Amino acid sequence: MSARKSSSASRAVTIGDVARAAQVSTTTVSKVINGLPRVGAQTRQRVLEVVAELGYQVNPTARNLRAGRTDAIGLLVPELDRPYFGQLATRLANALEPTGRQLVVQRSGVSRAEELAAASFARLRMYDGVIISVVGLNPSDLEQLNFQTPVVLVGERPLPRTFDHVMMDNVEGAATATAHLLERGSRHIVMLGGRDGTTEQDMPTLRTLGYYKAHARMGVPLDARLVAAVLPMDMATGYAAVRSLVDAGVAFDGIVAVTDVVAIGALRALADLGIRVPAEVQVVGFDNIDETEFVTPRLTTIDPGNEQIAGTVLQFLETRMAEHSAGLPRTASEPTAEVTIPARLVIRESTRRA
Amino acid sequence: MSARKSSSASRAVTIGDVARAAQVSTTTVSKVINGLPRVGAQTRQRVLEVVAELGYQVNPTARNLRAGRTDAIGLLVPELDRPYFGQLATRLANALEPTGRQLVVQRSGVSRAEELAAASFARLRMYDGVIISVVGLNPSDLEQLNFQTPVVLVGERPLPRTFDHVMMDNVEGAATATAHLLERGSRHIVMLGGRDGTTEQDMPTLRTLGYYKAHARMGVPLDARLVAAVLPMDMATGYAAVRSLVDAGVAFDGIVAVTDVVAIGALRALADLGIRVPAEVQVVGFDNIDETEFVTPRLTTIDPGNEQIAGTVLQFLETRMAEHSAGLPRTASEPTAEVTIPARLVIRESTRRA
DNA sequence: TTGAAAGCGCTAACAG
DNA sequence: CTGTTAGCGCTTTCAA
Repeated sequence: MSARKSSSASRAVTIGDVARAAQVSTTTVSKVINGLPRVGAQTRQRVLEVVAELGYQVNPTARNLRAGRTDAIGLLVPELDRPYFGQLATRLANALEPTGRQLVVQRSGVSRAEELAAASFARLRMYDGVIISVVGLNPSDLEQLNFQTPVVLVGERPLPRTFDHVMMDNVEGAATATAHLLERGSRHIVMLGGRDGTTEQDMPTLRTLGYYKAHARMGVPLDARLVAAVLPMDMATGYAAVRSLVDAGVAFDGIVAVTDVVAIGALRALADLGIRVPAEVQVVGFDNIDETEFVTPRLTTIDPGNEQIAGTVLQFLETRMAEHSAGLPRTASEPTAEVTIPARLVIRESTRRA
Repeated sequence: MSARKSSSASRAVTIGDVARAAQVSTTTVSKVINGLPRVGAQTRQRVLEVVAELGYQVNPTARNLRAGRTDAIGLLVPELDRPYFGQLATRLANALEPTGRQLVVQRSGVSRAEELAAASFARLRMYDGVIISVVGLNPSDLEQLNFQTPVVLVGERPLPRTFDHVMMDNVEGAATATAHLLERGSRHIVMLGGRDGTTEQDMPTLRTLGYYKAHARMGVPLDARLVAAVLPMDMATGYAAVRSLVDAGVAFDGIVAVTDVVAIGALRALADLGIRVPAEVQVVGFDNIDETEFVTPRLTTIDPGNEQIAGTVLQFLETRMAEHSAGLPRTASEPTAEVTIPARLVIRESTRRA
C-alpha cells in the first residue's frame, strides 16, 4: 500500500507508517507504544508486529513537544573531567534510575560564564528539570537568564533566593580542616588555591575565609604570603604552586588545599622535594573524592556531605517539577529552599595522629 | 484577541506572543531570532525589544522537530566517574566548541547493556550525532538497534562493520606494556583485571591477549594463576585483588593492570604491604589518564592515543552527519571506516630504568 | 520586506 | 475498543 517516497532519500519510520501498515489509526499505535489500555489484544499484537517489522522507534522530540516531558534531567557542571563532578553525576544518576529518568550531563565551563551560559541555556528546556553546579556565575547572572524549567542549584556560593539551593558548608568545612592542622601542631599553614580580598563569594574565597576563621579562633597569627592562588584548580597547578612556594623560600608546615585534586598535586610536589608528609608538612584536602583513599599517603579531607547533597538536590527538584507540571508559575511557589549541608572531617594519613 | 487561558497557570512565552506584541508575523520573528536577512531594520529592532521585554526564549524541542537539528552531539559512556571517560569527554567537548555544537554526556552503564540500551537509545535521536563508547554491548546488540542518527563507535572491541569505529590497539598496547616489564627483568607478571577463555572480545580479554602475546614472543612461560579478575574495574577492586593475591601466596614481580585506575589501587595495596615499586614489583597501567603523573610512584602506562582518538572520532562523525543531512541513507554510504590508533608506552617511575 | 499556511511526529480529548 | 481531530512551537516554501 505504502509507496516509497523516493528511492534514494531515507526517511525515518513514523507512527503514521505503522498505522497504515497495521490498518489502524495513529491513536491506536500510540496507545500500544505507550502501553495504554483500551486496545484489543489482537490489535495490539498486530501493531507490535508491524513495529518490529518496520523497525519503528518513537521520535522523542515530537513526543516531547506534544507531551511537554522529556524524562531527562540535565546536570550542568563546570568541567567534565573533574573527579568531584563525575562522582556527583554518578550519585545523581543512580538516584534517578528508579524514577525512570535519565541524567544528562553538560559542561558549562569555568570561564566566560555568561557567553557559555547564553549558549547552553536555550537547551535547558529539553529537560524536565535542571541541576546546576554553580561556579562561575554570580547571582545577577542567574537572575537574568529566566529559566523555563525547574532548577536546583548545587554548589559553593551564596546565591539569590530565587532558586532552591543546596550548599556545602565551605567556610566551616575549611575552618574544620585548618583547625585540625593547628591542633596537630602546624603553625605555618599554606592555603593552597586560596583567594583573598575579593568581593566575590566564590568557593576559593569562602574556603579561605574558613582558613582565616580557624586561625582567629585559635589565636594563631597569619602570614599573607601563605595564601597561594592556584588557577585553574587541578593537579598540575597544585603541584606547581607548591614548588614555587618552596622555591620562593616560603617556610610552611601545613597545607590546606582548596580541593582534593589540588592536594594530590601538592602531595606529589612534596614527595619530589623530599618533604615528608605528615611528619614535616601536614596536608588536608576538601571534597572527599574517591581518589583520596588511594594516594600515598592517604589524604585527610573534608567530606562536604556528598551523599546528602545528591539526595537533597533531587528532593528539591522533585518538588519543583511537581509544581511545574501542575502549572504553577515558579515565582508563586513557596519561598525557595536553601540548605547548607554540614561538612565532616575525614582523617587519614596526611595529617598526624593526635 | 488572545484571552489568557487561566489566571494562575503560567505558560512559556512563544514566538506567537512575540509576534502579536510586535505586530508582525511569526515568520518575521523567526527570521529575527535566527539572524536571517529580509527583515527591515526597524522591524528587527522592534522584535528584538519585545523579545527582551517578554523574556522570550526559543523552545529547542519545537525547533528541533521542525528543523531536524539539535546542534548537540551525544556521548554515551559506561560510567560518569571514570577518569578516562571524563577526560575523553573534555577532549571532545573542546574540539566541538568551535563548531558551535554542545557535547552532551549520558551514562550507558556497564551491566545489563540490553535493558539500558532499550531505554536510552530512543533519546539518542535528540542528537545530531552520537558517539558511543562501547563496553557492554556486543556486535549483535549493536546491529539490532537500528539507529536513526549518525553514530561513531569508540572503544575497545572489534565490532560490526556497520558503524564507523575508532579502536584503540588493546592487544598491541598490552603486549608493549608486558614486554616492557619482561625487558626490565620481571618474570612473574600478574595480569590484573585480566580475562581468560571467553569468546567475548571485550577489553579485558583483548588486553590479556596482548599479555600472552608478549610472553610468547619473548619465550617466557606463563602461570595461569597470574591472571586475576577485577570486577568492577576500579581502584578499590584493584586494591583488593592485589591483597588477595598476596594473601593466597602467589609470588609475582610485576603487574600489568588492565587500566590505570586499577593500577592505582594496586599501587596503594603494594605500599600497604611494604612491597617496593619498582624495585620488587614493577607496575604498568593502561590509558594514560592525568592521574598517572601524580601518584607515587608515577605510573608507567600505555597511551592509547587519546588525542588522536578524539580527533578521528569527530572527523568520522562530521562526515556521517553531512551525509545524513544530505538525505543519504546510512547503508548507502561508503563502507564504514575502522581505524586502530597506535598505542604508545609512557615510561615513568613504576618500572625500572633500562 | 512581509505574511499566510502547511506541517515536523506525536498525544489526548472527545466521539462513535 | 477504535478513529477523528486539533494542536504542541517552530521553520519554511510560496505569494503578495
